[in-house]
Amino acid sequence: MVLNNLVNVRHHPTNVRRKKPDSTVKQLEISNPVSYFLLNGRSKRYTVQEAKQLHSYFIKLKSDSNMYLVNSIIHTYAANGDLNTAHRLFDRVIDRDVVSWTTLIDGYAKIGNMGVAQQLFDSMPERNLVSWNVLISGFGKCGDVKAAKKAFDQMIERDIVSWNSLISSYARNGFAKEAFEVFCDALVENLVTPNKVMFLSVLPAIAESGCAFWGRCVHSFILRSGIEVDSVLCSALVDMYSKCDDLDMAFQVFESNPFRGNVASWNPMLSGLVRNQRFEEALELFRWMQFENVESDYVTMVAILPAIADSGALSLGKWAHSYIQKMNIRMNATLGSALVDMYAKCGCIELALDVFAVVEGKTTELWNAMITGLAIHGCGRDALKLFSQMQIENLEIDDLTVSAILNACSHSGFVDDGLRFFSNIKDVYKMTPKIQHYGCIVDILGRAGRLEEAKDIICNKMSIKPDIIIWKSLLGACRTHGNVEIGEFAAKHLFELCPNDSSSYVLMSSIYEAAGRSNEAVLMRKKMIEGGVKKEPGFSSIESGGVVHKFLVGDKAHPRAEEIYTMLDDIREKLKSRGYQPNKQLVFFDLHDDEKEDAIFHHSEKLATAFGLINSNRGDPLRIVKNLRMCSDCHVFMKLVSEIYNHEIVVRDHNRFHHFVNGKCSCMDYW
DNA sequence: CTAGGGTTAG
Repeated sequence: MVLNNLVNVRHHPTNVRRKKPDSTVKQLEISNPVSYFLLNGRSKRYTVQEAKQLHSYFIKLKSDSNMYLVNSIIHTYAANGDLNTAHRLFDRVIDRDVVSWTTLIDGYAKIGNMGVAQQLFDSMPERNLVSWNVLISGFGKCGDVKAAKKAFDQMIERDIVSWNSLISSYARNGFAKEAFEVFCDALVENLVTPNKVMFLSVLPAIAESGCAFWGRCVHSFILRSGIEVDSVLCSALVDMYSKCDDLDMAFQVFESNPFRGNVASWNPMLSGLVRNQRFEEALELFRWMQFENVESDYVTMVAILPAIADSGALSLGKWAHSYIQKMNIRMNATLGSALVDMYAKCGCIELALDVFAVVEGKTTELWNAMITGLAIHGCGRDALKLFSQMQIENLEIDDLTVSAILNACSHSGFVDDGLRFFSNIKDVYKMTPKIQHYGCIVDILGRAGRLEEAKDIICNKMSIKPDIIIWKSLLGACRTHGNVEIGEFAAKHLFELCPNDSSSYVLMSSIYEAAGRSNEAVLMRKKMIEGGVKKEPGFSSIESGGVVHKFLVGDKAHPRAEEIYTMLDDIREKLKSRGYQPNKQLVFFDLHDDEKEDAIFHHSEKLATAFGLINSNRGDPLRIVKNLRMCSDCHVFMKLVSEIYNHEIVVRDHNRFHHFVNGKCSCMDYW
C-alpha cells in the first residue's frame, strides 16, 4: 500500500521532542540582540519582553532578514495570545516562510479562532506536516471533531503527531470510542510506533469509557513497549483506573510513581477515592500529601472538600478554606459550591452563607448547594427566600434545585408550600418530576401524617416505577405515625425490591412493637435473621484536634474508653434524676431488660457525646456525625444533655442537622 | 523558528 509507506514516519525528524523553553533567561542586551540570539542557539523561546525588545530592534534596523528570529518573535506574541501584534508583524515580513504561517495559524487556533486559522491555512503558499497537524489539533481544541477528522483524511502524509492530535481531538470531546478506534487502527495497521504522548492521548478516552478491560490492555501494552512510565504517565494511568472503578490498581500505579513531588500525581488518586465515596482513605491520602510537603492546588481543594464535608471535620475544613485564601487559589463557583457544601455539612450554616455571599459569578450549582445546606439545617424560610432571589436573578432551575426546595419544605414541615411547589414543577417550571421529586413529596406528606395521600401518589400519580427510597420513606412515615396497614403495604414492596436490606425489617418490626403487636414484631426479626440479613452498623464520629474519632455501638476500642464509659454512667444518673427512661422498645434484639438498657445507652452517638464532653473546650459545640438516622431515644438524650451540661450539640444524621441548645432541638422534634 | 500529553466539576 502506497499510503502505508507515506505515513510510516518512524524516522521522521519531527518526531523528536523539542526542549522546553528555558525560564531562567538573562535580560537581553538591546545593543546587540543578534549576537545574543546566535550565542543562545536557535531553539530558544523568548519572553514577551524579550520579543518586544528584539522586535523594536528590527524595526529600527528596518531589517527582518533573519527568519528564525522573526518567527520566534511571532511565536512569542501568538503563544501569549497577542494575535494582533503577531499578525501585524507577520504582515510586515516579506520573506515569511511556512513556519511563519504555521506559527500564526497555531496562535489563532490556541485562542479558539478557527475561522481565521482556516483562512490563513487556505491561503498559504505551501504547507508541511506541521501546518496540517496544527490545524487538526486546533479543531480538536475547539471541539470541532468533524473538521479535525476531515483535515486528517485530507493529508497525504501523516506522522505520529497527526495521529495523536486526532486521538486527543476525539478523547477531549467525549468521543471515547472513536479515540480508542483510531488508536487501535494506527497500531493494528502498524502505521506508527506508539510513543508516550499517544498513550497520554488515549488514556483519558478509556477513563471516560470506564472500560477496565481496555485500560488493562493499554497498560500492559505500555509496559511491554518499553516506554518509560514516568510521573505524567502514572497520573494518566491512575486517573484511568480510578474512573474504571479499579481503585486498587489505581493505588498500585500511584505507589509505583517514580516522582510524586508534583501535585498532579496526587490529584487523580485523591479525586478517584472521593468519586468512589472512599472518603476516609481520601483524607488519609491528603494527610500523607501534607506530610510529603506537596502543595495543594485548586484541583486538590475541589477534590478533598467533599471528603471533609462527609466526615464533618470542621477544623480541617476551616484549614482548607484559609489555605485557599492564603495561597490565592482562584475562587469560582465550583470551589465556592464545594466550600458551601462543606460548611453546611460540618454544621456551620453561617460560614456557608458567608462563602456564598462573596463568590462572584454565582451558578445554579452554587445556589443549589446553598439552598440544600439551608434545607438540612431546617432553615426552610431562608431556603425559600433564596429560591425567590434565584428566580429574580434569572438563574436556570434544574433537578437539584427542585429537590433542594422540596427538601427544605420537608425538613421544615411546610406541607402546603411543598404541595404547591410540587404542582409548579410541571405547570410553572415546565419540568417533568423525577423519581427523587416524587420521593420528596411522599416524604412531605408522610411526615405530616397524610399517609393515604402519600400512598395515593405512589400508586396512582406516578408515571415512573416507585423505587426503594420512596417505599422506605413511606415506611418511615408509618413508623412515625404508627400506621400498621400502610406500613405492611410498603414493607411488602421493599421485601421484593431489596430482600437483603435490613432497614425494612427493623422499621416494620418496630411498627408492630409500637402497636402492641409483639408477636408479629418477633416474627419480623426472625424473618430477617433467617434470611441472613445483617443490620448496617451504625457509627458516629466526632472531630477533635484535627482527628476524627469514630464510635460503633458499645465500642470499647477507643484509647480513652474507660473515661468515656465513666462519663456515660455519670450522664445516665443525671438524666434519670430528671425522669429520663430509656426507650427499650427500640432495641431490636431479644435481650434481657438490663441488657436492653445498656444497648440503648451505648448507642454510638451517645459514646461520641460522652467523649466530646470530656474532651472539648467549654465554648465549642459538640459536632457529631452519624451515618444512619438518629433514634428517638438518642434525640431525647441529646436534648437533656444540652440542657443539663449546658453544652450545645450539633448532630448530623443521615437526613439532616439537629442543633440541640438548652433542651430544645432545631428540628422541633419533626424529622 | 512551528505541531501532539496528565489532575477538578452538586
